[in-house]
This record gives sequence, C-alpha cells and structure tokens, in this order.
Amino acid sequence: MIQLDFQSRQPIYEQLVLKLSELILLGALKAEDQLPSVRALARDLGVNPNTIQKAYQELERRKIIYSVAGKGSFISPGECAGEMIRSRSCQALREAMEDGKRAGLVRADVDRLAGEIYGEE
Amino acid sequence: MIQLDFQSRQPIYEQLVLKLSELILLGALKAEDQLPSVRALARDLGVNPNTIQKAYQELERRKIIYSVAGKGSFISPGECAGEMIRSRSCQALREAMEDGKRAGLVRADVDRLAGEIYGEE
Amino acid sequence: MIQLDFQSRQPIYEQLVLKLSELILLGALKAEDQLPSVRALARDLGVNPNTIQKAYQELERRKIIYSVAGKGSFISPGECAGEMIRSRSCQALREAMEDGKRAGLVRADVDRLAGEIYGEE
Amino acid sequence: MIQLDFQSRQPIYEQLVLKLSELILLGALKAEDQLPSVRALARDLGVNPNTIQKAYQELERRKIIYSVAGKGSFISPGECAGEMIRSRSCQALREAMEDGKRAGLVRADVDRLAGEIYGEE
DNA sequence: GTGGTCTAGACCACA
DNA sequence: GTGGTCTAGACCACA
Repeated sequence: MIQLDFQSRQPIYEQLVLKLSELILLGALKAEDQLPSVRALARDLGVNPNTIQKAYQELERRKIIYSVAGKGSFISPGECAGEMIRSRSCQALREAMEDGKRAGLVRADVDRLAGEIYGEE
Repeated sequence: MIQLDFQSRQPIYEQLVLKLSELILLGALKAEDQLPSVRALARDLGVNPNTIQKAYQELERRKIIYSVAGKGSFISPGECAGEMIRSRSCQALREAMEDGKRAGLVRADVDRLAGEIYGEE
Repeated sequence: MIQLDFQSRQPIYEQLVLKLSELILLGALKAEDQLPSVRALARDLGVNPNTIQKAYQELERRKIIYSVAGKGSFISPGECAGEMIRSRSCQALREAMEDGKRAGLVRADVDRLAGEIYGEE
Repeated sequence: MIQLDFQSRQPIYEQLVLKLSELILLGALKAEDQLPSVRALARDLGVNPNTIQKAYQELERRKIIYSVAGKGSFISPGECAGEMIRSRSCQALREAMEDGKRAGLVRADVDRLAGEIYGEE
C-alpha cells in the first residue's frame, strides 16, 4: 500500500505527501474519495498520528485534499487534486530552470538532462 | 555594481549569493580575486554587515570562495568557482525534472518550458 | 512583551502569528532582526516549543520570516515582511466585504464604516 | 429549499445559519414566520437533528429567531431579524477594516476594494 | 547553541 | 467516530 523509508533523510510526512500524490496521479485515489482517518493510517503505517496529521495538513494547504473536522479527509473534487500536483511540479521545474540559466547553464545542458531522464527518442 | 531588490521576497543574502555567482560566471570576478570586505560591501550596498557575512559564509560552504582569517575572502582558484556554481544548479535541475516526471509531466512539457526560458531557436 | 490569551478559542500559535506580525508593522522588529529562538520564546511565554515552532513555520510559509536550521529565525529582508502582512490583510478585508454584500450591506454601509475607522476627510 | 454542501470545510450548522439568514434577507422568511421543527428539517435535509438544533440555538443567540417551548421557533419581529444579520456582517467587516488599518492599509485601499466589489458608480 | 522531525499521549469541538 | 491543538519529552543535522 504505502511504503515508508524510516532510514531516509526525507521526513516521513514529506514521503507521505509524495506517496499520496502519486496514488492520486495513478488514479488509485479519485476525486471525493475519503482518505483513511488520521488515526487509522497512523496505526497501519506504524507512525504517530501527529505525523499523518502534518502530511494531511500540507496536502490540504496545497488544495490536493480537504479535511472536515468530525467527518474526515477527502480528495479534492474533479481534476483539482491532479492539477494542483502537476502545477506544483511545473512551478518547481521552471524555477530550477531559471536558476540554472542564471547560473550559466545553456539550453544544451537542459536538453541533455531531459534526454537522460526521459530517454532519447 | 550589485543591484539588490529590497522589495523581493528572496532574502537579501540569497540575492547576494546569486549576484556574486553571476559576476564570477561573467568573468567580472576571477580566480583568486579578493572580494570586498564584509564591512565595506555592507556600507556600499546599505545593508547590515551580518547579511553580507551570511552570504559569504554560504559561498564558502559551496566552495565558491574561501576566506583567510585576517586577510579576507577570495574567489576559488582555477575553474573551480564556476564549476561549483554550475554543478549545483545542474543537480537541482535534475531533481526537479525527476520529480516532474513522477508527477506526470512529459518530455514535451519540459521542452516547452525550456523554450519559454531560453527562447525558441 | 507578548500577551497570550490561553482561554481564547483562537489557537495559541495563531495568536503568536498575529502578535509577531504586529510587532513587525510597529517597527519593533525590523528587517533581518533575529527572532528569539524557539526554545527561548517557549520558555518566556510558558508554552511548549512545538507551539512556537508551528507559529514560526506559518510565518515562514507566509514569507514574513525565514529560518535557518542551526542559526535561527530572522525577519524577511527589506519591505518584504510588511508587504506579506499587508497583502494578507487585504485578502481578509475583501472576503469580509464580499460576505457583507451577500448579507445585504450596501456600498453606503461600507463607506460609513470606512469613515468611522479612518476619520472623514 | 436549502442546499447544503456536505463536502465543505464549513460546518453544516454554520451553513444552515447562513442559509436561513439569506432566506430572511430575501424576504422568503418574514417576521413572526414559524420555522420548520428541528426534526422535520433534519429529516428533509438528511442531517442529524442535533445539527439543526445547534443552528437554531446560534440563530437564537444572535436574536434572529426566538423559540417558545412547546410551540416552536419563529423569526424575530419587525425589522429585527434583518437588522441582527446585517449588524453581524457589519461587525465582521469593521474588524477586518481595523485589522487592515493596523496592517497599514489606507483609506484609498478600502475604497478601491469597495469599488471592485460593488462596482464604481 | 539552532531549527526540524517525531513519539506518545491528552483534550476539544463537531457530526 | 473525525480532525485540530497542545504538552512534554526525544533525537537529528548543522554551525
């Protein structure tokens, strides 16, 4: 289901944000689906409820999910959740590219890197 | 010489790190050149000396400059400074691209973004 | 220094965010000033360090302060901190005005209120 | 009649308070009209009677309705109900404006915003 | 020393 | 039951 790496330098709550984002992108979690409750997921993953809470609150801040006290947490409606995930990645990539340009990277460097990651076609 | 944007949300010391990096890449600052002293640069830019200090420390951490107690701060030798700047940007760009791929961005998205930033040739 | 209301329904960390924002607007905290450390402020206010941490992280998310692990937390440079506070207030005012319109308040009501608060000129 | 958004982060009872307030402002509910009984409205809206009860209690606290044991709940007499609704919005707007003033917003900012929302006349 | 993360609890309002 | 806040600790990397 969700595999956490407790040895990683990446915080557990960040791993959770990414894992849940991936499940949404893969279609395993759909719009309006209810997420496991904070306590239930904490128990299943062997993690403290506060850590799950932190992940859920970050996802809510990014408008990928929404939480209703007393009811539960839910995937944002329509294409909203997926859109928020992609727009975030896109924004981060743009910033990295702009920084790179300022730092002296040229278009060829970007293309080479893209080739490495996506494979040359 | 160095233009800071005091309105920007980007911390001044970060702007300084970038500006000084650019001056190195442009060749305005060369290997073994001495940087202005913390207090002199602070006075010239109308900024707190602590802010300059912070920028210099970050540049030193990245091995772009080195400091000698009692003498001053100097650009790292040879192509070293430029290499450190570019390799750092390149690594950040690679990570952003890998994240983007996981988030569902395709090669065409990367190319479009690169076109925007570098201009289509 | 900072007065908290432990009886209030408003969470302590939110009260802290507001109090610190006010100190910045009043000029008591200036650009690049270092804030008290998480632990020091927790001790002074008789509050758990996690609660201070939560307030500081929210202020950092709003780009009003920036934190550097191992060094401390600092007011954002230049006019940045004040700008971020004002833009947020502006957003809240817009929402209150939209709610008021839905509740039947007319333009004249808004003008009367503005007159009361800013003084008729 | 009344549409609730069960997905919203806004508590159901708050939505009810607002919806009923709107019906009063629109004239759909007039002074001395009897409101549906707690159980009847709960059944119609598919909501727990406690939730309706809570909304009615809040409206009574705000003097928008009044309840008579054994008889039911009624809209407050004369212009009273509408006044209470508007005065509440007005109070919220006043607070947002005072916060805005403390944050450095000037009268011109308020006027510009009012122009946006009400349209310049 | 600093901020950042995390555990293991508690209590609250709300449904 | 649910999410939200908070306490009272712990340990980590970094400077």
